[in-house]
Amino acid sequence: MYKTEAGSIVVDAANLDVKATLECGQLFRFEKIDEVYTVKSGAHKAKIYTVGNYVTIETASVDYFVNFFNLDRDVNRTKRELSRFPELCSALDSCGALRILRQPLFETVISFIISANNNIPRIKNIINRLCSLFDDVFPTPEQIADLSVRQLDAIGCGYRSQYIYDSARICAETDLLNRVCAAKTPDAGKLLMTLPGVGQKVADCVMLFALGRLDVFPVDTWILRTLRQGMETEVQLRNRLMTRYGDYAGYAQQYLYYYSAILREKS
DNA sequence: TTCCAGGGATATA
DNA sequence: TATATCCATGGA
Repeated sequence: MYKTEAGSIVVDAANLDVKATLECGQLFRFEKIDEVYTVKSGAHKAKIYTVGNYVTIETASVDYFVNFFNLDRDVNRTKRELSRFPELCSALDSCGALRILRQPLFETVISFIISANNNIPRIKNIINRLCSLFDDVFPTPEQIADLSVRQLDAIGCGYRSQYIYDSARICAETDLLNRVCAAKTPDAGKLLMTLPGVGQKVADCVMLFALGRLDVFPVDTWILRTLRQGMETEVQLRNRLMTRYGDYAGYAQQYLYYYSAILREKS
C-alpha cells in the first residue's frame, strides 16, 4: 500500500486521493501550486505530488505523515462497506481514496473555532497569519495564552478572538485535552463543548479529524440543507445518520460533504 | 456594493 | 426545550 524511504513516502494513488483528502474541508494548512501540494501540520511540512499511479510525499517527518494520513487503514475497504448504502454511491464514485486525517488535537480545536460562521479561504488566511507569528509552526496553548486578544483581532479573528484566547488558556492551565483523549466519544464531545466557541459541530469535527472518532457525523449548514428530512431538527438528523452509518459515519459524512462541495463548484 | 460563510452564545418565552 | 438574534471580517 505504501513504502517509506529516508525523506519520502510513496503511496499507491489508488490508496490516496490527494486532492479529495486535502480539499474536503478537514484541513486548512495547505496550498496547491502547479499540481504540487504543500501541507503543514503542527511543526511538520511535506510536499506532495501525484505522478502516474504513485503519490510521493516528500518530508523530513516520514513517521509523522504516515500517521497523519493514517496510511495503514484500508480506505477502499471502507468505501466498499459504505457502497451498500445506495444513497452514498454517487458521492463514493465522485473521488478516489479520500482519507480522514489524524491531525494535532489543539491545532484542530482552534482551527474549527475559527471556522465558525466563516468561509474556507478566510479560515486558511487567518490560520496562516496565526502560524506566521510563530515561525510558521502552529502555536501551543501556552503560546496563544501569551498573546493578547488584541493581537488575535489584528490577524482577523474577529469576534472569535476571545473564544480562541479563553480556550487556549483553559487548555494551557488544565488537563482538559488529555481527558478528551481518554474519554469515550459522547463524553469527549461534552468535554470539548466546555471550551468557549466549541459547540456540537466543532466538537464533532475535532473528534473526527484529530482523534479518529469515526462514529461521529458532523452536521454543518450544507449537510443540514442537503440531508434534512421534513421538519427534522439538527439533533434528529445527526442521530439518524450516526445510527445509520455506525462506525463509518465520519467517512460517510466526508464523502457526502466533498461531493456537495464538487456540485456547488459546478453550479 | 452586497451577500454570506464547515456556528456558537445569549436572551426570551 | 425551542426559536430568534447578534456576532467581525473579508472573499467572491
